[in-house]
Order: sequence, then C-alpha cells, then structure tokens
Amino acid sequence: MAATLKDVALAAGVSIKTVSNVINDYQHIRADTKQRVMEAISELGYSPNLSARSLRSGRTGVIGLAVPELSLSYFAELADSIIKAAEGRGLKVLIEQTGGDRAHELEILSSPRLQMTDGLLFSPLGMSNEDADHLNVSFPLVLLGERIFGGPTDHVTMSNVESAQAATAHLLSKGRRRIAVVGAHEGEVIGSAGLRLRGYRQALEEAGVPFDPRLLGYTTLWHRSNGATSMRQLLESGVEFDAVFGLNDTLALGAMRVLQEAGRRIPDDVAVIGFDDLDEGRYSLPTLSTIDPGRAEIADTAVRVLQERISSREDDVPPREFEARFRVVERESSALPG
Amino acid sequence: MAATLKDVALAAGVSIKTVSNVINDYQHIRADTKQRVMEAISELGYSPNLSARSLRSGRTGVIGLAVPELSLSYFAELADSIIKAAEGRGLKVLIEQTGGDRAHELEILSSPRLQMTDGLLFSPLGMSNEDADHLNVSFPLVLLGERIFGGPTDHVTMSNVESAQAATAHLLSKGRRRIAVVGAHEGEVIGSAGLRLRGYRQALEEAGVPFDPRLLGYTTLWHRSNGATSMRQLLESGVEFDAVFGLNDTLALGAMRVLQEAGRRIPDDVAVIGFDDLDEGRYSLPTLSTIDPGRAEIADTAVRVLQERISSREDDVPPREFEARFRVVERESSALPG
DNA sequence: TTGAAAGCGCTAACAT
DNA sequence: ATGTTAGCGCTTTCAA
Repeated sequence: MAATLKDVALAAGVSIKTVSNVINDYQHIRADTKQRVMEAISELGYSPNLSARSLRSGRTGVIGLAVPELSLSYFAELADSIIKAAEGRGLKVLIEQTGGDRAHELEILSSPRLQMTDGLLFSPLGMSNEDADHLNVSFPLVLLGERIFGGPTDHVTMSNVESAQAATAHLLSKGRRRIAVVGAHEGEVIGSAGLRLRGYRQALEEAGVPFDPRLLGYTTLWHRSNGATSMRQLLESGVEFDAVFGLNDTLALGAMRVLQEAGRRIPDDVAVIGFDDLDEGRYSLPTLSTIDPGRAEIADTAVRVLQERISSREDDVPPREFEARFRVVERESSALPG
Repeated sequence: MAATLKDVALAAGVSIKTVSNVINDYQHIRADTKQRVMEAISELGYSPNLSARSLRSGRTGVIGLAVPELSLSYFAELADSIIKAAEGRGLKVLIEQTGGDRAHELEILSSPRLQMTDGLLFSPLGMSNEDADHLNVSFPLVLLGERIFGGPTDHVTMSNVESAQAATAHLLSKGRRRIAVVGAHEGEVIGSAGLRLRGYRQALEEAGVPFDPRLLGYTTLWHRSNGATSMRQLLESGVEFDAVFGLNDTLALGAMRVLQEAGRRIPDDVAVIGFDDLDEGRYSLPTLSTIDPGRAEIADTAVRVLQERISSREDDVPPREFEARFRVVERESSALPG
C-alpha cells in the first residue's frame, strides 16, 4: 500500500497537518520540522493521493479538450499547442474525440462522464449556431472554432474573414483574377467555410473583381481526398481559373496534386494558397503558401481563459470573445513577380 | 452545490445504499424503488462525484498516454486509435507530451504528477535499452515502440524487422538493386531506425544484393525537413540509386520532394516506399507506397493489455510481448511492372 | 508554529 | 431487498 499523510506524520513525529503544510508550501514552518518531514516523505516514497485531494478541494488539475479527430492534422497541432500551454499552467489535458458529430458533441456537453476535469475546451464541428443554448452548462467551458458565435461562453477564434480576405488579396496582388475556391460548404454562413468564403468575396469586391459562383468547389469534410475530388470537378467543369484558395491546407494539398496530374504548373499556371500553416505545407512540392492563424496564441488564450473561469467563482463576468492575430505566409505555390 | 447521494436518497425516501445500488446496476432492487430513485436522480440532476468514487475504489477510469509530440503525424494517428480503443472500454485518455526527450521521459516514470490515472501507455523515444530498469514502476505500465526490448513490462510493438524486409523486398521485386535509405541513425541497433535497417539488410542479403553503406542517408529526428535534407546529401554525394526506402512516411515525403526538384521521375527513375501508412501518403504526388504497421491492432492490444494489468492484482504474470501484423501497401511511388 | 478533528461523496461490509 | 456505518486520504477551520 502507498504511504499516506498519516504514515509520514508518524515517521516524522508530527501531526498530519504539519505534513500537509509542508506539502502545500505553507510559510510558517520551522526549518528543522520541515527538514524532518521532507526526509520522511522521501524515505517512504510518499506522494499525495490526487483523488483524495480533489475530493476535498473540488479541483482535479485536469482540463478536457474535445476535438473532432486527432488524425486531422489541424486538430493534432492544436492539441499539441494546448497541451503545451496547459503544462505551463500546471494542468493536464484529457482528450475526447467527437468525430465532428453533432449528437456526440451534445452528449459531451450534457454527459456526466467527462467529470474528472475542472473545465472543458470545446471545438465543435457538427453543432451550429442554433445549438448555442446547449453551451449553457454548469461547468467552466471555453469554445473554440467558428461554428458558433454569440454563445453564452467565452470564445477563442481566428480572424477567419480578415485572414481569408488577406489570402485572396495576396493572390490578387500576384495578378490573378480567376480565383477558384476549394472546400466551400453549400449555404453555410457561419463556420470556417462560410466565414472564409465571405473574406474571399470581400477581397474580390474590394479589388473590383466580379464573383463567379462557378469557381466554387464544394466539399463536406475537409479531408485530403475531398480537396482532390473537388479540384477534379472544377477541372471537369471546364471553368477557367489561374489561382486556387484552399479553405484549409489539406484541401489545398489535395487540389495541388490533382492540378499537377492534369499538367498545370504551380504557381505559373495556377497559384495556390491554403489556410492553417500545417507543418506539411513546408515540405510539399511546391511548398504551400498559407495563412498562419495564430495557433499558439489561440491555445494560450484558451487555456488561460479557462483557468480564469475555473478559479473565479464569479459567474457574472459576461462571455468574452478573443480573436488571434494571423499572418500571410508566402511560399512557392504563390511565389510570382508581385 | 451539486446534488449528492444523500440528497437523492432523501428525495426518494430511501437510504443512500439503495441509490448507490441503482447507480451501480445492482441486481436485486424492486422495480418501483428503482423507478423512484431514477426520478429523484433526474429531478435533482444528480451525477456521481468521480473524485469521491475513485478515492473509494482506487480507480479513476483514466489512462495516461505519453508520446513525443502530437504534431508528429504518426503519434497523432496513434493517439487517435488509442482514444478510440479506450472509449470502447470505458476509459478516458490523458495525453502527455515528452518531446522525445530522455530526461522528460524518465521524469514521467518517476513523478507523482501523472497520478489521476490508473496506468500508463508509454512510447519513449529518448530512452534506450540501458534505461530499461526505469520501467520498473509501481503502477500498471505498457510499453509502446521500439526503443526498449526485454524490459520488465508488457510491450506492444510492430514487426519492424520483418516489415522493413518486406518493404525492401518489394522494391527488389520491381527490379531495383540500388536502394537508398533515408532516416538511418548512426550506430543504432535497437530503435525503429536500427531495426528497420536490419530488415533492409536482411532483404538485400536474401536477394544476393551487396550492401553499400554509401546508400544510407542519416538523420536525427524523423521530421519532414530531415527527409529532404538527407536526400539532398545523397544526391550531392553522387552515389547512384534507383529506389529509396524512407524509414517512415514523413521522411519519404520529404525525400520525394527533393527528388522531384532534382528532376528525377518517381517511380520511373526512382521508386519510393515509406513506412507508417499515414493518411498523407494517400494524397501526395505520386501517392506513396508504404508499410501499414497495424496501428489499430497496436492500439487495441495496448489498451486491452493495460486494462488487464489494471484489474488483475496479480503481479506475478511475466511481461508479455505483442507484435502487430503488417501489410505492404503498394501505391504509385513504386508501381512498376513487377 | 503545530495539533485535533470534522467532513468532502462515495463504496462495501455487515446487518436486518 | 434495503439500511447503517466505517472509512478512502486529504484540506481546513479552530484551538492551543
């Protein structure tokens, strides 16, 4: 059996309160008492029972992170950043995969199973703004992503519209006028696809370039294969274009592959830009221009804000919205004489 | 304050034992009693306090997973599989990133911080066989990966030697004789690089093809960039080759990029095969032949074995070794008239 | 500066 | 079939 406070107290000849004080860095302890306790601790190999501690304190030191799937590179890199941010604040991260499925997402919000955590970072994909009410939960919750806006919780997001606008403007600045889009979602207004498409249209408008709906390639999930399929359809449709905006990097990479198979040179015939700044785009052929959405900043902010909600017992702080700073990253796929 | 067993008992007019029985699906309860309790539960929105439960039962229902980094695609996909396998067994997964750093890995084994878990799935990268003693820990531990063999714990691994041999044989079967390797580790015997290299040499030997050390490209970490760098060095060295075995997919993808920049056609001039069966290789140009190391089987086995160790309090079951079944996946990068 | 003791919410042994 | 009760190991008033 593992040693307990009592064992240590007995060995050190003090009360358990004193041992507890030592463990919790309480200030007013005589140096020699502390010394004796420390020795007993290491002698017995004592380490505190965290279940007991959290039963008592009501805190577990663990936060939950719910994402669609880790095999989607964006979420893997997000999880990486969040675990690092959490570590810096003494928190552990328990990961839950929703598969991007609305029912599964709702279940996580209501289920008592995700309990061993003090709060949740939640990145929905299947839910939409109409489900915002479901975010009214009794535990600390920080929303990530772009599926729901104006909900009842803190929200950390990227500057989707502005950065998509900047991506499009980047292609325009390279003299491109017929810019195809890969990854659009039929009829979506909110959500990464909807917002980024809005940025795309704003950039066109600003440049006085007419919007041509035939340039939009639709897909459902942003998996690699869908970028390829969508691009194949665009090519088959016969519509002309001299640039492609992949609504994320994976889509853009899939599209690039199809373009190259079809004999289009990148960036000469078709310039390409993606979105997310995945590591993968650094080593593709050609390297992929993209938007760095500020992932580290998102992770940092999200963990910080969640921790604030966990510690402050005031419920009356209104929900806040945070937008990370983005950056256009020019690589080979759009490197043209500006 | 959240409702407790006591509150529910009071509301239902029964004792807490009865409520506890209902929650834990104890058999012998009168239907109407159960009914009443259920109603009280949903009325009060009761959900059990897991800290209390685990303090009492000694179980948390959470397992730890320690991997180098989720931004390495292999580990992201592994984590995905493991979370899914754990979910099927009613377990949650807490993820810890070691950065592949030996000191950090050792710390995780000794530190009392990773406590809120019942056991650990551990995939070291910095540790080596000499550190096997450190695996002698007091909590249930299942080792993953190929850094340590013959240690004191259960171990789930891939068939590195055999599958690397099969990968090499695959290239040989396509008539290739000068097979370069990307990702070798200087002097390594155990570890993914060492084992896969051994498989490579065995295949050569079996085919009567002489081993040429000039064909080995060395790298440290298996990041994308290193595959590119290593291939660049091979090209600069002037050594001739008609095929490349990337010791993992990321390396192979990086190498492919450099080959194409250098004007080599794949697979015509150079056939390429990787290792890991990452999703990414399905959409590269050309698509990447690879080894499917049986990730799902690894995840499944690892979680199952860990759970067995957690539940069985017998310490005398000797450590077991499991090897997943692999499969050669032929795609475009090695598609040649066999 | 340290000690005594209550109790966090639950499970399980024991009792009825 | 259901109730009583003793802790699990810890933090935390309250006292000394």
